Amino acid sequence: MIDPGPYLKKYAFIPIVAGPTASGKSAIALELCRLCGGELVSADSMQIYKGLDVGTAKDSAEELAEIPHHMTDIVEPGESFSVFEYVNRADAAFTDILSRGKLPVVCGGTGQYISSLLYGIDYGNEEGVDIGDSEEYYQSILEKEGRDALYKILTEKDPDAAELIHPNNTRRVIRALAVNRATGVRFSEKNRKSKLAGPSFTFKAFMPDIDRAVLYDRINRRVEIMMEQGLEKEARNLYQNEKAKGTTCFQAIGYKEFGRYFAGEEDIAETIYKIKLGSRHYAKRQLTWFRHMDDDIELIPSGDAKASADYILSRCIL
RNA sequence: GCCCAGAUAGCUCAGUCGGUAGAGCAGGGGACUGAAAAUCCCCGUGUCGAUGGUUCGAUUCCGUCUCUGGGCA
Repeated sequence: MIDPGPYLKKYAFIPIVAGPTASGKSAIALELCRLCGGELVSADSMQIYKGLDVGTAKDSAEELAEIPHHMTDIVEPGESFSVFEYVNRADAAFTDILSRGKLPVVCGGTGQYISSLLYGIDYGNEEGVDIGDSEEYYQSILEKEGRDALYKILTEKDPDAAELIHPNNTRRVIRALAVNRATGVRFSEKNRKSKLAGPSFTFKAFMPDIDRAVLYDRINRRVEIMMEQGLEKEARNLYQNEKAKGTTCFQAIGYKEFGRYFAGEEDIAETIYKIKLGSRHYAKRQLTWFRHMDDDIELIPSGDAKASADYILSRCIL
C-alpha cells in the first residue's frame, strides 16, 4: 500500500466511475472533479490514443483544458499498449495526483482496466520480458497446424489454464502459451499469484443504473452525433496513417467499420448501422463484465450528473 | 379489371412428399489476468395472413377473401 498522502485527511477512497458506453460516466466524473478540485484518470483502452477523439467519445477540448486528464492521449495510433502498462502508468498518476493533495477520479468503461485497479492484479513483469515473439511463434503454429493442435499443446503445458479457456478462443490460448514460453511460469500459476499483493490504493466503484432500451437509444443517437462531429474525417485520417495500419487502434468501434466504405464496397448507411450495432454489442459485454463484479460496484441512479457526483463524494469521505 | 409470385420468429427467408417448424441477423445470458471497443461460449413456441372445404389430422392439398410485389391492360 502506497502512502496516500494528504488526501487521506479527507477522502478514504478514490472514486471509480464505471459503466457501459454512453451511460453518462464522463459527465459524472467531470462533476466530481469540479466538486473537489480532482483530476481525472481515464480507464478506457481507446481514449489513450491521440487523434481518436469523436469516435471514442473523448471529453471535449474545453473539458480537457478545464480538468487535468491522465491516461488520455498518451500514445500514438500504431504504438502498442497493454493492461500491464495501463496499471503501471495509472499507479504513477495516482501517486502524482495524491502527492499534490488532489483527489484522483477514475472514469472508464474498460472492464479489464477497472478490475486490474480495483483488485490490484499484478501482471508481473519485473524482468521486462516481452511476450510478443512467443505470441508470433504460436500464431504460426495455429496457422500451420490448426486450433486443435494449438489447444492440445496447452492441455499438455498448462492443463489448469486449458480447463478455463475454450479451444475456439485461440487468442487466449495463444496468450496463455506465450506467457508460459516467455516467462517460464505457467499461465494458471501466474494468475493464481497475481492478486496476492492487493490493490495499491483503496477504491470505491460506482456505475449508473440505466435501462437497457434507454441505453441503446442513447448509443444510436450518439453515433449520429459523432457523424455530425466529423467521425468520417477522423477515421479517414487514421486509415491514411501508414504506421497505424492493422494495429490495436483499428479495433476501435467507429473506425474499423469504415474499411469497406472507404474501399467503395458499401454505402455510408450500412457503415453507420454497423457502428451502432457494434456499440450496442459492446455495451452488452460491458454490462456482463460489471454485473459480474456487482459486489464491488455500487449502482447509482442515472440522469443527474451533479446529484450523482455529490453522492459519490459523500461515499468516499472518511 | 386480368395474369403471375409471395404471405412462416422482431427482420430476411428455408421447410413440412399432410402428423403443429428451423437457419442467418436482431435480441438475451455468460466468460474474460500482458491486444480487451479485442476474443470466445450458450440460448429459437411462432394464431406458419383470414376463412370455408377434403382428411382421423391442414401451416402444408383445394376454394374464397385480404394484403404485398411484379407483369398485362
